[in-house]
Amino acid sequence: MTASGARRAPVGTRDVLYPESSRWEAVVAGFAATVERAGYGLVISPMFEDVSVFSRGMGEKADVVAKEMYVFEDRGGRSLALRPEGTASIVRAFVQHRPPLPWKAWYATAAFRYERPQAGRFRQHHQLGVEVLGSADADLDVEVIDLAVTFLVSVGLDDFELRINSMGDPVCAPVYVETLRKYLESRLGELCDEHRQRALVSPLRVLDCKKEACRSATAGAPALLDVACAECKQHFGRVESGLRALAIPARVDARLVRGFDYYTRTTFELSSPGLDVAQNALGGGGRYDGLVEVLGGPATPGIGFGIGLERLLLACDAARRSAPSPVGASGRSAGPPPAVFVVDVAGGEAARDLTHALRAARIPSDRAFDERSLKSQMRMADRSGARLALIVGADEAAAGTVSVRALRREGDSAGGDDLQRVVGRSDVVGYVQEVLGS
RNA sequence: GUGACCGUAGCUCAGUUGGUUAGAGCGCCAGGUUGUGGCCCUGGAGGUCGGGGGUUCAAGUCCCCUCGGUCACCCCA
Repeated sequence: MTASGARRAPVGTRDVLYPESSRWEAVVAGFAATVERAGYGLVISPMFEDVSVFSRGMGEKADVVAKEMYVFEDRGGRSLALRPEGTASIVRAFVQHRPPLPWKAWYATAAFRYERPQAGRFRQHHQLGVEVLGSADADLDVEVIDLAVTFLVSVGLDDFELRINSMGDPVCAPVYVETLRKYLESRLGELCDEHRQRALVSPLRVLDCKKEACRSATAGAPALLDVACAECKQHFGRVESGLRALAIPARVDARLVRGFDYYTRTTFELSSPGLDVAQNALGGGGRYDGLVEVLGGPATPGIGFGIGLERLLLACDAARRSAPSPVGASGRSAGPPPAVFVVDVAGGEAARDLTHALRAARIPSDRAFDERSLKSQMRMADRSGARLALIVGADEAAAGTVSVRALRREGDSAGGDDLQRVVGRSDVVGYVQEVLGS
């Protein structure tokens, strides 16, 4: 609660502590399962790159590049940047290693952008994504979108909206931009204050302006698909029919304009209408057939998507599905509940040896430290969520035995005499295995 | 970068028109039961009232600045 800097995480960042962190693990594991089933391999690339990887890839004038990157100079004078998104790094890795095509990669990484934080937006956020390099097939677009959708469904989120659009290619995109510019030129007066200035510089941006003025002014604006070249139209048509064949509901949205320069042809965005905050885009992606060349590689088509982990979790909460639920709900301690808690009031040696032996036998176990009282240790055993307490007092220590006590969980009856029994030290691990197994 | 609202124990909050040593619940620790957890009872620890400056006999309460939080714009995940 104190505001001084050194005591808290930097602005826009957060710590994810235990029960919550287990949800993250579960979501990442679910993502890995979904995409690995489709042949995607995990790629771990550096968290920072030469700035040019991002500035050239995403476009110098993209807001993210122009004013949101964490740029720094290292001790050797190199100009580096913390990654603001996932795609450019993966493409750079592709250019460097030139793996066999098609190259299917997935990643789970932090991304950094210097922005004012708000609901669902952080300076460090986390993305799960895939990239495929080496195929221009529209069926691949369908596969990639299918994976994103399948993943959302797998975490229990079925209340989302998929919007798709095409950005055209180097042939028809410029034609479209010019067409749109002319359309806007005749309606400058109708636009919002901000876009009245910039409409002619970046016409596309006007399309996704939220202000009513811009929205009505562009309601009848030409769509890229109206003026797209035959190849792009055909490509888009195949993506649409592919999605339809897989029963993936998608809405064609001519206003969908994604922020990075590298997109060509198919773009898509997944949003959560149920998320009652301004930032409800869960993820998005698209094709980037020119990016590899921009980053110094051979002409190679590519496509991918990224999904924001924080927003995904927010959406799950909003949908009242705790989706991947915290694993340790039963315990109240700082970590995952053990199966066994060793209570030792005879010096601690038994606790030391027993936890070691139990863990060697793959039985999760914990203990108290600092020679706490019996009462205190029993309370810790109870709160840990363990099913059994192994009690070693003076008597047991002298006799070479352990008292194994069943910790009654909620819903148990008053309990009888079979709650506790004495077992020889050398038989304890086997006995515990037996009890836990039944 | 812009704007609005908000900062009192680990957490959720109370704190009357500015007025003695700042409170509660939960959590934590200990004891009640000198070998037994949960429930209950009792006690305890824990607060630079975000920080700095100002007004005042007196500031957690009022004013300014600053830092932080939250939400929104911009843009995006």
